[in-house]
Amino acid sequence: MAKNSLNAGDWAQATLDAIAEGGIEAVSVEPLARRLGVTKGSFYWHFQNRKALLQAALDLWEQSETTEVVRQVEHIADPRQRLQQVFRVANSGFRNGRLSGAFAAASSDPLIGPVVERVAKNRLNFLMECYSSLGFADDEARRWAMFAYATFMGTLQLRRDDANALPRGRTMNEYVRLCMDTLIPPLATEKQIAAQVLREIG
Amino acid sequence: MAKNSLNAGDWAQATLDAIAEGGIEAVSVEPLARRLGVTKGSFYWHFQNRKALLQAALDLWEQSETTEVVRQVEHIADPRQRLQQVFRVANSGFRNGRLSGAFAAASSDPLIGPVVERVAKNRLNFLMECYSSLGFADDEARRWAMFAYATFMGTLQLRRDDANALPRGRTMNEYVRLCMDTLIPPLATEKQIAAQVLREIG
DNA sequence: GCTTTGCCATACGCTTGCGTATGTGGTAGT
DNA sequence: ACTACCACATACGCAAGCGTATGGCAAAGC
Repeated sequence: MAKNSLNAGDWAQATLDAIAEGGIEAVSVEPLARRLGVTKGSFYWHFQNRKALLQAALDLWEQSETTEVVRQVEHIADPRQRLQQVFRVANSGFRNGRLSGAFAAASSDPLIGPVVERVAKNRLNFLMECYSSLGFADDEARRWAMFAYATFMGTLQLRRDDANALPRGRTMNEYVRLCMDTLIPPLATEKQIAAQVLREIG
Repeated sequence: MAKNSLNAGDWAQATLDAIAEGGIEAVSVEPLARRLGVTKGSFYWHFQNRKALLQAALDLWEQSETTEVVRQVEHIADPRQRLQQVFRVANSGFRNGRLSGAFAAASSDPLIGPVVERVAKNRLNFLMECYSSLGFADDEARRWAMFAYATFMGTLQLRRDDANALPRGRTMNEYVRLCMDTLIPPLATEKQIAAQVLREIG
C-alpha cells in the first residue's frame, strides 16, 4: 500500500480548499470525489456521511487557526513586534481569508457556529494578552484587542471585496504601518501627557 | 385586486431575508415560495429564473447599501460627526451585517463579485471624502479610509463570530468611543507637534 | 496459493430543487 | 353575463446530490 491511496486527512484538506473557493455549499461529496480523482465509494469508506466530513474539516481549520498561528508568533518576546507579526501572518494567504469568511457566513449552521465562536474567542484572548503585556489594564486591553481583531478581519474582507483596493508593495506597506502605529498605541500615561501638552500648546 | 398578491419587490425582499439567515444557498425558489405561502407558479410569473431573482436581490441590496446609507449621513456637515454617524449606522442592524458577510463570502460568483466590488468602492470613496474634508492629503486620506472601512467591517464580523464578545450598553459604548477617537485622528501637524513634545519630555 | 483486508468502483433508489406546461379561481371591464 | 386577464396552483420531466449495497482488485499475511 503506497501513498497513492487517500486518507481522511486528504479529504479534509481538499474540503477546506473547496470551501475557500466556493463556500460551504461546495462541501458536496461527488464533486469533491471528482476533484480528487476518485468516486463516492472512496468517501464513504473514510467517512460516515457528509456531516462527518464537514466536522473533520472544521477540526482541521480550528487546529490550524489556533495552534499553528499562535506557534508562529509565540517565540517573539516583545509584545509590539508580536502584534506586528500577528497582523502580517493574519494577512498572509488568500486562502485563509476566504476560509474565515466562508465559515463566518455560515455560522448559523449549528455545526459551524460554535467552532467560529471558539476561534474568535481564542484570537481575542491572544490579542488581549499582547495588550496586557504592553501594560494596559484588563478592560482597556480588551477594548484594544477587539479593535485590533476587527481591523485584522476587516482587512481580510477588504481584500476579498475588492482585491484592487488593497494594493501590493509600497502602498500596502504604508497601510500596514499606519494600522500598526495606530493599533499599538502609546501607553495611557504617555497619552495623557501628550494630551495635556497639546492643551497647553493650543 | 387588493394587496394580498405579491410582486417582484416582495420576492426580492424575502430573498434578502433568506440570504441573511442562510447564505446564498438559501436562494432557492421552492423554499422561498413556501416561506411566502405560495407555490413556484407565483415565482415564475414574476421572474424568468433563479438567476433573475438573485440579480433583483443584488440590485436591491446595492441600492440600500449606497443611496440609503449615504442619505442618512450626508446632511451632517462636520466630517468628524459624520464619520461617527457612519460607524453607528454601519453597526446598526444585525441583518445588514449578515448580508454583507454572505455576499462577501460568495464573491466568487460572477453575478455577485462585481456588485460587492462596487459597494466596497463606493463606501471607500465616501470615507475618503470624509478624511479629505478633515484636511488629509489624498494618499493619507485613502489609507485612513481603508483603515476605518476595515474596522467597520471587522466589527460587524466580530458581532457575527461571537455575539457575546461585543457586549451591549456601556462596554460597547466605550469600545465605539475608542475606535472613533483613534480613527478620527489629530491632523498630521498636530500629531507632529505631539510627537515632538513627547520626545522633548522623554 | 489461498484467504483476508484495505481501498475503491459501480449501480441503485431516494430527495430536493429547477424549469415548463397547463389548469383555475377571482376580478375588472363592458 | 360574458370575456379577458392577472396571479397564482398543479403536474410533469429532468439533473444533481446523498446514502447504501455490492462488486472488484491489489497487497499483505500465513
